[in-house]
Amino acid sequence: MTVRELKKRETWRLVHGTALRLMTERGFDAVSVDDIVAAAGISRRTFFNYFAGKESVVFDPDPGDPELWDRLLAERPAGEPLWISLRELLLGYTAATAERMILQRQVRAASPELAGCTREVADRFWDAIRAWAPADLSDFRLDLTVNAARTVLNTACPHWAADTGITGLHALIRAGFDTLDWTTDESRTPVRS
Amino acid sequence: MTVRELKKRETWRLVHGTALRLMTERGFDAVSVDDIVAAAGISRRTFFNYFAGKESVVFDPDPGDPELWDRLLAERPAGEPLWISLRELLLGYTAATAERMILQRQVRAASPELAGCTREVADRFWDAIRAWAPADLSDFRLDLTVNAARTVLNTACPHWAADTGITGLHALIRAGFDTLDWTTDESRTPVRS
DNA sequence: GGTGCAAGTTGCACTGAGTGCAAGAGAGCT
DNA sequence: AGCTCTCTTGCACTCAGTGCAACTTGCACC
Repeated sequence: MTVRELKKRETWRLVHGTALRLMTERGFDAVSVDDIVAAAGISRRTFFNYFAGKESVVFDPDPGDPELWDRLLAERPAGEPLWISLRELLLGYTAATAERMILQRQVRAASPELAGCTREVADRFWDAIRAWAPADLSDFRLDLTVNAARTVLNTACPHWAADTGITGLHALIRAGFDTLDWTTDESRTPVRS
Repeated sequence: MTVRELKKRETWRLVHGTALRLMTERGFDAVSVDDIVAAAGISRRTFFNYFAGKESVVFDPDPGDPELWDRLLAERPAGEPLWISLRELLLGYTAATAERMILQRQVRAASPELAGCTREVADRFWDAIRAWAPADLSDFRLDLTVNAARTVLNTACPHWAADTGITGLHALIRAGFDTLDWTTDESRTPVRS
């Protein structure tokens, strides 16, 4: 790890941390890029070297995340059903980045304007999974399965009570994976009265 | 229908149509709001009276859509499983707005910058469904089921081949609903080799 | 038919996001 | 040291989006 890379990570985390702290205090819209760079002590232009936009500072993965993904993906045993793998990957990732998840949760709580933004976890995580997943599925089936897992997380997050910690999120994720694993059992199929 | 409402619809459709036409030609980013208002013959400020932002001009529902939703929702028989209702609602909605779907498809094709934007169909359609759906489900189960249907559509759209027309999209939607209706049957559960 | 009100339109001025460019500071290599 | 490549920075610019105040027009009531 060269000095440059190290400094880059440091700066990334400094700016990221500063921005999310300000946003939990005032809300996303009420914090301008100028506010962030002033508080972080970097120039406006440098901010945009690190982040493609203001939203990216909230949702981009940590520079160390790709290694984490590789580790999590390597841990999955061969022959495991994809749906189960996806569940375990999500549980593993959210456990390893619990502080980040909670921080993002707080930013959302303080920023109703982010309501429509569904990127709960970095898009690139899903790209990595898609690249790793078995190729014997049709593209459509694969996309659908991965997107269903994504939906479980995206649905779980807004239902995640603040006082339950990361285990509260995990319970919702597990429940979501169980629910979407529909059986033909009538009792599990919601029916309109 | 008062004259004011009529004029408003006319203007909405004029601006909407103009914008989408320009965007299919040049792409989303290459069309500025000034371009749109100049071509449509309204003022810049009026554009923002009709649309909350540039993205809204692509994804907002037609002013006549709420009536359509009401009609589609009223057609669903009591006692029908929610999952089936959702499938039929999606098929009905996309059939009734086929030209719009195809137009949006073209805008996307010309605008790679919209790739991350998952609003294939108006958010308010989903809000209407959520409000209509049975209340005896837990919030989480209901959200999850509705979001799963949404995922089917959002996954189907990018896989939708341009030359197949709206029936091509319908085939994908049906396949998606069938796929997500997982059984415990091993043969339908993707397994990593 | 005129009069008053509410709704819609417009121009103007302003904030803030995001980009292209060119110059400067610093890391890394020989 | 000197050379090079990367990163940072300031500057100037475009464009999205908003608040406000003036103007126009549909509409209702007399």
